[in-house]
Amino acid sequence: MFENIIKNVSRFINISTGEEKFFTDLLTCQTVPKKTVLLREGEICQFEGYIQKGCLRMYCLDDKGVEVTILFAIEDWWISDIASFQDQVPSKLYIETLEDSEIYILTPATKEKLLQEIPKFERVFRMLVQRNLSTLQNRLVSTIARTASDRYLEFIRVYPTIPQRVAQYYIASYLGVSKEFVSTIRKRLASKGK
Amino acid sequence: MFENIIKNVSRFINISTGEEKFFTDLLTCQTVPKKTVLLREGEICQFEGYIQKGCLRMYCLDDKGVEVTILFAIEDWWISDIASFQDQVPSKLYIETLEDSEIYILTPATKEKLLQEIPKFERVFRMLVQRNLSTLQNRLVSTIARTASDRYLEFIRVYPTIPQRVAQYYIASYLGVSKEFVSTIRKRLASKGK
DNA sequence: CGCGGGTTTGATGATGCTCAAGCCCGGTGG
DNA sequence: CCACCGGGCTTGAGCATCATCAAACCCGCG
Repeated sequence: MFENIIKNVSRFINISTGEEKFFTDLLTCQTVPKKTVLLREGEICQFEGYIQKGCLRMYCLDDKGVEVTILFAIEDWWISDIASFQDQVPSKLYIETLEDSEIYILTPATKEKLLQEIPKFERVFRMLVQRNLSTLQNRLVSTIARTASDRYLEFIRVYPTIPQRVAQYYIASYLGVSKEFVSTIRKRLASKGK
Repeated sequence: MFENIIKNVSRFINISTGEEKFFTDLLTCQTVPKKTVLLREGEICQFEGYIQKGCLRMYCLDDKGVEVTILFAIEDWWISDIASFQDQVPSKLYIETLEDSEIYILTPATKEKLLQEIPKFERVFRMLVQRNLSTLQNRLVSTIARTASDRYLEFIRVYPTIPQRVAQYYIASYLGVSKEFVSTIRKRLASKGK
């Protein structure tokens, strides 16, 4: 049941069998149907979730109310609005499932307990945030410096399974282009040899 | 001498006078002239620095070798390539001074000592990374969803002192537009009232 | 006085948006 | 079994934004 998440945190720290149990006992498993909104703007994020199964996305609304997708998250990823979760302040983000999903949840209380009991988990969460930061830095540079077409190719290269799982207009809102333009990009790529 | 940095970390944790001393004893002060490169691509980042005085920027090169500014950092900011610093892997980034600067430096060794001796500093660094992450998220959304003109206005609103301190083409490379276009943006804003 | 880094200006063209229409396809009800 | 419906994808015309290139300009400084 918990092999995946154990393997996930074991990339950063070594944990004993006893610690494993303490950790997994703190988790609550949540089964969430497709198209469920887990967090919306103005709410305070009460979870930090590990995705055992499924697909979610995090997004926000721009000035004109248009959705901008911050990230897609699939199996073996963590998802949360960490700023809202940490400081218990209202979020500016939305998190929703795109498929039926199973998520292991830490709440502020259980995360606190975990860090009290096994302080080396600090390292896990710091690494997760840092990894996030690096990814986001790369994406910013990509967004600034490359054409939409290049970003599309990069996306399907780095996340080859996601285009098969989510609607194309979500990818558009991730790449920062209109859904129509993703369509023309695909057409051009298809004609130009593949 | 160390009032500023003490005040900075005190936003996140309370520290005793003894802890203050332990902390500041670990810092080495570095005086760096303008236009000095502190980190370049391929090197391993050996510092996490608090800026006591001066102005720096972090940037990387895109596919075509064009500079993309990731951030400007002035008094009371921290700067490092945290991914390279943490994992001791080669950096993809550059960090350079734009003015004569004074920086308080933690090395991997002294940071390690600090966290061993006063574990609550874990919190400080986690908060710094998280704050970075939120800022970067906002900027990504801005870059995707707003026009260059809006981003320029946002920039001078959020960082009013920076345009006075750095050349305009650095700001262009931060906003993700050509230096010429920043010029036309300014002209338009100047004519349209304001 | 001339030099050099930084900024401005203008012409031309690519990139990507908006709007409007049509298409494809799976699901649902008659 | 078929007709219809609706969500998602495609297509195309016209337009805004922004890049590129080349030239001129500004100003502090040796």
